Amino acid sequence: MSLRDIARLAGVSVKTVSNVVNGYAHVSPETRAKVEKVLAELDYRPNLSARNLRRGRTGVIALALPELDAPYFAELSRFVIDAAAEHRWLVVIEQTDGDLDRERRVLDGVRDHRVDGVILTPFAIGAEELAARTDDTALVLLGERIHDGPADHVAIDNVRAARDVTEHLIGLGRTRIAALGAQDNSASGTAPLRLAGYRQALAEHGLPETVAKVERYHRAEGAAAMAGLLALDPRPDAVFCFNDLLALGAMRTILAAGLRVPEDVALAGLDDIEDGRYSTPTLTTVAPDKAELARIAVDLLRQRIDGRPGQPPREARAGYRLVPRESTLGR
Amino acid sequence: MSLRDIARLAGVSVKTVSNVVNGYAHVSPETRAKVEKVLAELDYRPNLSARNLRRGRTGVIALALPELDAPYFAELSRFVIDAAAEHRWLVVIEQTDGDLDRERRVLDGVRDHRVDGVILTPFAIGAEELAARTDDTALVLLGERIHDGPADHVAIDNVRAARDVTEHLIGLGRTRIAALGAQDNSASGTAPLRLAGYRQALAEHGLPETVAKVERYHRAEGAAAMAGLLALDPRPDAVFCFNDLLALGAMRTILAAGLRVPEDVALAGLDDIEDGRYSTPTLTTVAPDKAELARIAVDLLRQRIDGRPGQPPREARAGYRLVPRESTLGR
DNA sequence: GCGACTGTTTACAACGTTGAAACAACGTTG
DNA sequence: CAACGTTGTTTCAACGTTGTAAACAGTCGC
Repeated sequence: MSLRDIARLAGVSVKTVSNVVNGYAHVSPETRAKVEKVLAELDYRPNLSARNLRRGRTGVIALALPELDAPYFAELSRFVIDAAAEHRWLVVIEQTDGDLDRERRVLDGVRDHRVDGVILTPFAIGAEELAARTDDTALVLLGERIHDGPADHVAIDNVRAARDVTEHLIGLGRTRIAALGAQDNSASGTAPLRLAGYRQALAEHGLPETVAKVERYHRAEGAAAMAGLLALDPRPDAVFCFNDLLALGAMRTILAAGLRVPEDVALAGLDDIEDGRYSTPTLTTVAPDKAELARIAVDLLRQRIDGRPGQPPREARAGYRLVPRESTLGR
Repeated sequence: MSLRDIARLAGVSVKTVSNVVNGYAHVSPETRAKVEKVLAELDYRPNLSARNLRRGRTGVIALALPELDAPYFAELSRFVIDAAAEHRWLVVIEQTDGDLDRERRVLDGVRDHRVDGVILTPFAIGAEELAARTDDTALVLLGERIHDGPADHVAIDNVRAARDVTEHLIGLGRTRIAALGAQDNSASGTAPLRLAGYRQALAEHGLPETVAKVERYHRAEGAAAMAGLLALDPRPDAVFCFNDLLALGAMRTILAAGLRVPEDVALAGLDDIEDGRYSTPTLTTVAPDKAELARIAVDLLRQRIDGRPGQPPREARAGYRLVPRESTLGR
């Protein structure tokens, strides 16, 4: 069931069948009908391996992220897959676990001609290394800012989002507002950006900072870091967690300590994962427009792949919304 | 940077280079060294499109599931990707949304020679249709039982797992135990199996049944269905939810109604998603061995792809554990 | 000194597709 | 009516790889 088989049965050349399959204009109606009949009868499907070899494209892109089972990434992946499907691309998912070697290997995948391009959420890999790449991999960075990027990049405005959340907490009348989620192990810049936004807001209102660090953005670390914050005297009356998972872990610690959210400690996160809509209390958060992030990322990648090499990198921004819920209800 | 280039520079034939690249035994040490030097210098990477065309394999498998952003599926995907990586397979993820047409299209993908095989978590597609497939797609069904399966299948023992949970609830002294999660729209059989296990346990102890139906296994539906159960008189004193998401939705409803978990209503789920470990209270559940499920699925698929066609379908079982947590603590 | 064997290397064809170019048949134009 | 353009179709080569078979050199046994 290759073009040859169809051609033989329809009594035309292989190339004519190819022309019909590809919708080439100059094929006579009779020939087209004849060929299409045979195509339908045999339920012909082009061999995409062969087509790819000939065209130099695979029709597959890679989406590389630290961990698929973090809800934020799972939700984002869904949108990326949907956006890619509109360009008839398949998406292979690669998990890096935030590991430098695995991030490097993903970038190498392109050279194997297995994928046409990569959407990467970097964690460990640094700007210098990305800038030093010699190959002309089509690459889009998603969600984590690497400043003065060596590649196309799309994210929300993390500084402003963090400032908005912090101001929301200040607006509740809280004065001892902690930040939970600073990092010093990541080469990528999300945590510093969110920290900067938090600091801006506090500085504007003359309030003191309290910063808790974590290694990874998981519930367990949020829970542990929160225990540390509760041990402070005086303890914080509000906490801005740098993502929702941290916030949900923190919430667990607060409630288990017999304190109330938001009465004793108001709590806000960032990501708008579904869990936060069903926790008790529900979680105030910042909702990045994930569909837009995905659409822009795929679109930048498409332009990279189709366009001429050597174009300068582009920065794009997706929108976000502050979503107040029960965890920061006013008294 | 194709084999030809290497061959020219090393002064040998293309096939000899190919032999070196593929580790063919009968190559003289000197030739091998010479070729490998050039390979390293040019950082040669085989063109996998060409190799695939020649070998008739793509090295890519598809994992098709209803929704990637349901935590259970996200967690499972991670294990499938890891297991596939051990066979040097890439995994493309396809989302079916439980939609019949999309499930069909996934099965078609194999015929495009884009993937070597498919791991499918079916929702809408029925046993008859799968049995009626004409192509010899390598296919493994994961997690949802289609009885007398027309394809390889791996899952946990859903009936026993459901019975274990129900007996755990009975063991707490509860007598009005409801099931939440029956379905009548799904062609696949998980819900009926879990319902059967629930009924077995109740029947053995002579307790009455209460069954709440849902369409999809989401928090929102769990929350809504739980509201219905709370309106009953007398209301249930324990609920077995057919998955953790339903249970978390239900928990939200119970707590919002001013009732306590587990004192007023004990609650158990199934899946062991991470959220349940951090909810307040933490959620009792059944933990399927997801790594084992994934490993078996990938292994069955590998045997399908490598083996002769026409082998009879195989059934495999993965293990599970009951994980009691706060939501079913004894009084 | 001859055939058989082993080890090493090569030429060739093929996987299925498509771009470039060639070609035939036809109508239009000067 | 010759030159030209258009339409429809075909031939050819190539994408980069690998299986098959064959060529070649050297060694062994008799």
